Amino acid sequence: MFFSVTMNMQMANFSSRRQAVLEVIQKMRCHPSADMIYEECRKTIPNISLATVYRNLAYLEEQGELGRVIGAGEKERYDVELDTHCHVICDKCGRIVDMNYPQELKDVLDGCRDGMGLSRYALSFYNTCEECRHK
Amino acid sequence: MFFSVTMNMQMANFSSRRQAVLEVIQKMRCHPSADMIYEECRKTIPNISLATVYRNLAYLEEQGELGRVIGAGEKERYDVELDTHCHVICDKCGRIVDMNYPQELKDVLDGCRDGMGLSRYALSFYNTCEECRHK
DNA sequence: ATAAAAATGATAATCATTATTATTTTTATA
DNA sequence: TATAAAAATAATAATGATTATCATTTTTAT
Repeated sequence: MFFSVTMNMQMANFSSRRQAVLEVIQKMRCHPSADMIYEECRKTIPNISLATVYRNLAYLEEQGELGRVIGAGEKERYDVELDTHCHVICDKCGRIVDMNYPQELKDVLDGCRDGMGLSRYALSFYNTCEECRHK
Repeated sequence: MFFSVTMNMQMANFSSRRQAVLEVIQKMRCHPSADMIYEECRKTIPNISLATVYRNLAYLEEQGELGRVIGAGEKERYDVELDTHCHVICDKCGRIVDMNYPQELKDVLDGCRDGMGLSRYALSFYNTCEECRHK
């Protein structure tokens, strides 16, 4: 509740470009890369620049509004609320699937984070996805 | 014991370049990047090519002999035995510090991995390191 | 010994990301 | 409301890590 108010106050100060970048990430369920975000933004803001997308991604990450999905290979992939879920990543094609933390795992992870005074964590499991296995 | 025999059998078949790359990673305690590995290899093999380093890093990763430290920012950083420890990464400068899994955490993680038939996992905690905080 | 396969060195190409710069937009203040 | 300073933007050039290419050398299998 408090968090949501904070978000809205801050978002009110966002420029239209910055808000567009953030909204795209929030709406897309595929952990988009910068160029995917760029293409999505262009649907509503046709002349937005790719540099603007990168600049705002950096800014939003700095502000803690978004994070990167780590270890997916090639390009950087962006996501919101990284603390609430982890990922299963295909070690062949880089496909990313969300996975909810089993409660026991989340409790232990949160305990380690807080016990050592660390700010956050990111966990990825790996396997070879069904599609890549049949090739 | 069994593992060590397997390793040695395989290593006997490695070319001198490939072996050099692997040994450098095993000996360095700093999670080296490709160019650090390249510079280290040049001390014993002065005319080794950077392309050879990259080629062998890719090969060794494919063979499961080494892995990458994920989410450290800029360059790829390499490491061996990723399953046995996790990392604390500075979110400002990318410094990587090894961290042993608390036994309870390792048990839960292994349980999730095996229970879901996944091959491995990688966990990173983040904070701002002492040096970056005092700036 | 020798032909096929694999590895290498040198270097060019790629391509995601960052830097630059001139211009436009926003903000703060008189 | 003007207006000067600050911030954001579009366009594009530059950067730099990684990958691809290719001619040559080394290894492997027969």
